[in-house]
This record gives sequence, structure tokens and C-alpha cells, in this order.
Amino acid sequence: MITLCARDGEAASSRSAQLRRCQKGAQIYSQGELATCWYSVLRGIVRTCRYHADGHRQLTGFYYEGDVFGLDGGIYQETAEAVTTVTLERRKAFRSPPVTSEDASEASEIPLQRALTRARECIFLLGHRTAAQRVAAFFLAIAERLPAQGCLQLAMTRSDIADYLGLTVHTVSRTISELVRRKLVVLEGPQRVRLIDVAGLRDLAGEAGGDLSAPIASRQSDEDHYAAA
Amino acid sequence: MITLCARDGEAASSRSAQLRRCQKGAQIYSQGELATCWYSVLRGIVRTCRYHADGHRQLTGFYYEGDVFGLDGGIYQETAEAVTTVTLERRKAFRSPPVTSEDASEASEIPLQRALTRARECIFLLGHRTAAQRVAAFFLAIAERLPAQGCLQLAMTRSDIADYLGLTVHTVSRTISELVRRKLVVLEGPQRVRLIDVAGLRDLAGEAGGDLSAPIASRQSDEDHYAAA
DNA sequence: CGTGTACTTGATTTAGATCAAAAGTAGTGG
DNA sequence: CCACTACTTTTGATCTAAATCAAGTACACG
Repeated sequence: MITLCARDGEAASSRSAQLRRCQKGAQIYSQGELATCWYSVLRGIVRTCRYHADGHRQLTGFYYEGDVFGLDGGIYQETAEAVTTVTLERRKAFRSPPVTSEDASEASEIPLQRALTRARECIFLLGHRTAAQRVAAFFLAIAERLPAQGCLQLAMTRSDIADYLGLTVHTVSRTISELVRRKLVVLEGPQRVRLIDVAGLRDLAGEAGGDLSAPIASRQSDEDHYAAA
Repeated sequence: MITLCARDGEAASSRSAQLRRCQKGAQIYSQGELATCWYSVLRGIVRTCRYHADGHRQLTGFYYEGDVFGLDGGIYQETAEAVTTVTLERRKAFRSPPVTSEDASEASEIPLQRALTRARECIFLLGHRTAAQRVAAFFLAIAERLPAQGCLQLAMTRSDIADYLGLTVHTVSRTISELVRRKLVVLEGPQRVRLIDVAGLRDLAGEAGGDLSAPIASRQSDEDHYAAA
């Protein structure tokens, strides 16, 4: 167990971190375990998932270079696995009452906010009605995260995508084929997707991002008010 | 704008809070707005939702007495609305670098963790495959939160439930009827559900809670290892 | 007592699951 | 290097759960 030299001075990460390497497919931690550590990805891709009693698997997020995962309080709610061979930086989980101010602000709050954003992205994807919408939104989400000029290296399998989007492998495959047919994307190998018509994909996915349509006005004439007592 | 007398001494909530009352159906804040405040529910029920470009609505959570919502960093990602007439306690959002240690630990970290739990609950529900599984899991989730001896006052409409579970009103209604037919629950009025066979519901919903089935063993013989450099 | 809303229920349609199998890819070992 | 094996991906045919279409029923409110 080699302690990595903390790069103090940048984000003032004063705590020691350990390197951990995991082979493709290996489990990093398992749901139900005591959440003693959290991780940031130095290289490779990680997935988090929940296994249901019936064997069904729900992926809850993919984590790329710089992403952080495993910030569960107390017990891990999800299992983390290596999609590719990964290099991780491991940190001790914070105690409930943080020892120093930095511990709380820098170490836990911002990553937690990110974890929440990730979870909401998952909800957002699952909330789409059709398979085409989900896959389109998925591609756009990845493209946003990895700005590789419109060409995505997927790394995860169709099965991973299916379990992330709540579809079957078959439907994912068919849907991608359909997007190709519609000339929204082209496949440069099964794992390599080039986005051709981003506007078309956005249109298909709905919620082009940033576009916040006006919510349905409530019938109530009286808006809410502040209590006078 | 009346400043509520902070109840110092218990959880050391040293900051001032304001009461806010919202009528049933009123909007508390809207997605896209600057997230200047977060709230805790004193009375009533709140829902958070995302409106998609096509008008489709995805509910992301229900919040009951004692629950906290609106902890989005910077910009609200969701809209919050009053399901019933509600009384809220409003607090100023924390700045990115918290001023004091308590600000970070007590005010943001734990509520954020809860928000994450809530988001994951939503993913969990949406991740279920059949309508019956989702509705059963939904009932169990509510029952867990409101320990009212097996009798749930729903408060939200079928439409809310549908948008929460990613189903239509029709399917929700039909599915509840089916659960009644199967003698898992009884309806004491459309908004009042009595859970009859909790074990049966758990069985149907899958993942009875706490039961963490062993994940699929990775084929790799080599487990992950710690870097020696 | 009528009007509007929420809920339920039936009939039909359809998107995606399931069943089944072929084609592409990668790793292994002779 | 090539054959063999194991897996991943794609595609076709069929089936089904849930959406959609279409009424009805039950309630609350003016």
C-alpha cells in the first residue's frame, strides 16, 4: 500500500490518497459493504450498479477520468465495477462530523453535489419514453462529458448500455441501427460512434439542454405567501 | 418576512430560517432559477419534477414532514411544487466555500446525502420492469417513510404517481385495481390504501430491502491489486 | 343540481421484450 | 498462422405489457 504524494497547493488535498488498480470487470466495492473509502478515476471507466433480487441489474452511472464515486454515507448503496482496466485514487471516507473545515467543504460537499447530478442524469434518461429518445440522450450525455469532437469511444458493452437505460441489449442494438439508418450517427466499429446530426439527436431526445419549458400554470389564483405569524 | 426563532441547542441550527406557506398546487421554485434557498418541510407534501421539452413530466421525489429539498448547487435542476398546502422552513443556500465548519457539515452534507438517497430511490423505482413491481415498490417506499400502521394516505394524484413511476394514469389505476384483486392491498377511498399482504408486496417488488444478492462473479481470476509504484 | 376533475375500466394498438439464430470479434492453443 | 471457442452484436419473428383511444363512474364545489 503505497501512499501517493498528495499534490498540495492546487486544490489543497491535504489528505493522503492511495493508488488502486482494477482489472476490467473487477469489482471495486459491493453494495452493502461499509463505505470506508471513496474514489476518483485517474484512468479508465467505472460503472456503478444495483443488483435486484431477481438478478436484474440497474446501472446508475458511468465514471470517467476525474469523476468521483463511492461517496455513500455509511453503507455503499451500489456496487462499483471496472468497465475497463482502471487506475483509481482512493481516499478515506469522511466521518460524519468532519474534523476540519476543509474536510467538509472540499472533500465531501462538491463531490456529493456531483453524485447527485449524476443520479439525476440517470433519472432523466430513464424518464424518457421511447428507446430512441433514451439512446439519443445517452449519446449526447456522453458527448458532453467527453468532448472528443463528435466521436465517442463507448468502452461499455451494449449490455451495460441496456441496463443503464432500462432496455434490453436487443432494443439498444436495434435502436442504434435505426439511428444509423436515420443518418443521425454512424458506427465506426461497434464501440465507436460518430455523431452526425447533433441537432437531430437533440430534437429526438427532447429537452435540448438548458431549454426549460414553462411548467403548467397552477389553477390556484393565489400564489404562495409568507407567513405573518 | 418573519424570522423564525432558531431552536439552538438541539442540532445547533444557528442560522435564521423563514417560514413560507404555499397553497396546494403552487410552485415553490422553478427549474433553471438561481438556487438561493433550500427548504425543509414542516407540514404537507412537496413534489419535485422535471419538465421535458415535449411537455412530458418526470417527478423525481416526494418530500414529507422533516424532509429537505432544493439543495441544488447554483441552479435548480428541478421544479418544486406543493402537493398539498404546505408550510416550509426556508434557509439561505450555502456558498461554495462554507463560512464555518458547521455550515458545511450540518447544513449541507447530511441533507445532500439524503437528497442522493431520494434520487436513488427514484432510480430504483424506475428501474423496475413491470408496472405491478413499480407500484408495489412505491407503496412499500411510502409505507416505510410514513409508519402509519399499514394504511397510507396518498395525497398525490394518480397522475403524480404515474409521472413518478414512468407510467400512465390508466396503467397506475389498473395496476392498483389488480393489487386489490390479488388481495395485496385494499382501497379505502382512492387516496387511502391499506397494505394487507406486505410480504406479498415485497415479493412482487423484488429486492425486499437489505437483501443484497451476490453480484455476478467476474471471470477474471486476478482480483484487483494495489499499485507498487 | 349541474359542471369540472379525478378515477376506473373496456377495446385496440404498438413499442419493446422475448425467442431464435446468424454474423462479427477476440482470445487461445496447436 | 489458422482453427477453435467464447462472447458480443445484429437481425428476424412473435408475443405481450403498457400506451392509446374511448367511455363511464364517483366526487367535490359553486
